[in-house]
Amino acid sequence: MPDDGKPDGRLIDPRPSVRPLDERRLAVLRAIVQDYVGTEEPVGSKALVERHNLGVSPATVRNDMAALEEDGFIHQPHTSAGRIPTDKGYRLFVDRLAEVKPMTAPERRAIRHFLEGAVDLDDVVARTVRLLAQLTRQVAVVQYPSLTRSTVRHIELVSLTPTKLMLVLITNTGRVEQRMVDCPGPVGEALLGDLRARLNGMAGGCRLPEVPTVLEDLAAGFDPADRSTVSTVLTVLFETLAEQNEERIMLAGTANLTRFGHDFPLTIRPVLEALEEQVVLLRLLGETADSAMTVRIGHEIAHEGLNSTSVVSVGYGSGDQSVAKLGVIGPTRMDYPGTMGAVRAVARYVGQILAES
Amino acid sequence: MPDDGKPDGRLIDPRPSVRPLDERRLAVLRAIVQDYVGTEEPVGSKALVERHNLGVSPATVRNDMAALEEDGFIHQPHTSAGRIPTDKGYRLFVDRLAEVKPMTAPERRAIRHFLEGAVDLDDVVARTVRLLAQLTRQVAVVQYPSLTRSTVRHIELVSLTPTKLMLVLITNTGRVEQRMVDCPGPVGEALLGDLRARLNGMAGGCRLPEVPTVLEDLAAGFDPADRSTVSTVLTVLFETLAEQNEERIMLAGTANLTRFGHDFPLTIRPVLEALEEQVVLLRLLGETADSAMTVRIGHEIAHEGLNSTSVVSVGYGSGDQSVAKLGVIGPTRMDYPGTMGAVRAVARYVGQILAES
DNA sequence: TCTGGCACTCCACAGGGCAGAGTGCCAGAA
DNA sequence: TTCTGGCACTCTGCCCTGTGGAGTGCCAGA
Repeated sequence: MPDDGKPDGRLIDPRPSVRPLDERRLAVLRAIVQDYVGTEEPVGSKALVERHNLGVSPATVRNDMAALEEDGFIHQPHTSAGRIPTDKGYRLFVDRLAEVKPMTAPERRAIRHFLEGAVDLDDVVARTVRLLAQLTRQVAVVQYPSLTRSTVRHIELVSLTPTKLMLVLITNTGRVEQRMVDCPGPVGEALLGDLRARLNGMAGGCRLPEVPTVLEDLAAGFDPADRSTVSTVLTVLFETLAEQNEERIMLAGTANLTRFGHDFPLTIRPVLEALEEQVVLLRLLGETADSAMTVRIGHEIAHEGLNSTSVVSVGYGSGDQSVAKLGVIGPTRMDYPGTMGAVRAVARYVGQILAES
Repeated sequence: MPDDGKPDGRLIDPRPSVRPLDERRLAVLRAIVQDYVGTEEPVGSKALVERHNLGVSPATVRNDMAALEEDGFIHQPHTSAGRIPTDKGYRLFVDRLAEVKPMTAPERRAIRHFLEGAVDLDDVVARTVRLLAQLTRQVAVVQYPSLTRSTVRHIELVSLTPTKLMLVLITNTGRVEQRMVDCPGPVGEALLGDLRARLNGMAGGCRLPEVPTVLEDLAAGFDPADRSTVSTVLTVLFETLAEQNEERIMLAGTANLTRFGHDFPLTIRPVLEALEEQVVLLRLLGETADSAMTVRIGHEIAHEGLNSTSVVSVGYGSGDQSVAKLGVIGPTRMDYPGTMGAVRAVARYVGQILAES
């Protein structure tokens, strides 16, 4: 199962950072993050004490702010402006100050209902990505269930012309891959049937990465005359298995990028460019921890164009193991608790749907 | 073959519009469009005579401009600003003043080379859409070859469990569709083989829309006990054919939207939203004429969010007939001749690639 | 029918002044 | 020792104003 977020928001024993970071100072940071995420404007000491009952005066808060700034958690665009959280500030917030916000019961029902309507794998992924984009009002990314962890449900061979076959691979996640096979000579129906039966007999139910090992010696069992055909087919099959590790990804919610910020012409462009690169997205999701929800903030993301964004991602799977990942990309100034809640919930329900089908 | 653009740029016999629209006035309009597309700024009379040798003075041009404005071809953001073409102005430009700009020989080679590297249909489409986005520096859209015009290459039935089949449909364009079939009772291998053979015998080579007609009476030829299974399979097959008319579309180059204009936060959002709706894109391409290149400008586009864009689209196909469409979406202020040239060229080459494979 | 000249309009931009929000620091209270 | 209220200061954002320039429309003359 995906993860369980952070245990608790309030904290008693802050790991020493630079200075002891007492509780109130952390409360101030939390308040700053919350306000800034809400208003998109630098937040000052006075506004802060008005909106949160911190029990102290603005002056005190100012002292805390100065300390937080010195430690690099917040930052001042210019003298006499309010404060803005830095990447490091968000990091602390996510790690120690925020609780994952669970979805409400009606929300859960809606999610489940929406996903249940899907008719096939494509539809599941398409619905998931749209749903996630809508829930978080950000850009959503969903990876197709990976072949690596799937198992063979069926392998089919179809002769198109005497020397041309089509190889179709069906996995337990409902994914179908097809490839043409040019055989060295004509292939009879008998051989085809025999080969089909043996392929399925030996590889059926196997995890895809194990298939080459399992079928290694298959050709040896055939009449010498047929061996070149058999090994041609095997070669193509193995290629398919290998190639398809480059996986597909689906994207939605790019229109939400327009809510990015005021200055966004410059911000949005590299993000859009990054989003068009499957490779970048795959790497992004690939860096997600297998078991837990991963949050990467601003410059923690390797890709340069995404330095002003954060990524919340998590694995999902049909059983107890994750077969693929999904996530959300938004401005560093995002509602982390809410986003994490939505991501976690969606991942769980997709997992369930996949397990049922 | 797609189309051949407009016969000639210069024109002799302008269809009467409101007033006779003499040649010089049209030259002025052409110049305005060209300059505005280049600079993105309203163009004035003085700059116009400096950059194009129109052979007359600014004052004269001003008179022509006044006339063009009265006829609705150009428009003035405010007094004492230069002129901007209106949708109607672009329309006239495209219809009568512009020639499609052919690609240069190296460009053609590059296109062909790039597309030839594709390994399967998905890859062809993916490469095409990226190429088109890059060539035009705009948003590119490519529709997958439609099932409607394709023919059946093979139909495969695979038994997964005693009562569960998988139906796989392979078309001549290389597309593969699969569906699960829940049968009313167990299905023997003999029946399966018989059914498979008859399906392929009767429907093989047929255009997809004709398949239901061709197979209408198939069930009657079977043992009464098997008829319900056969008709279940047929139902699913027909559903697949019908459903798959909702076609897939691929998109690229959204980052180019950032070059839209200065004010674009407001402009870009509805466009991004529209681009995420498959339905909208399908309708957009659907309105493309079958035989010729279609250009729709600004408010000529039904979808409201796209009222400040233009769409250049054309059909492409593996033979003499178009099986799908592709196009480009950009600001009304786009380089029409260049865009049209690129669209036409890419469509031709994809057609060729598809025909060869 | 075209041209040169002229008066006029309006935007874009820079500069100055002002209000407001926010800060840092300090001395005094708890 | 820690918090608080007060105070002087800084800086942005906004409004207002004035100016330069680009562009126009119109008219009289070639």
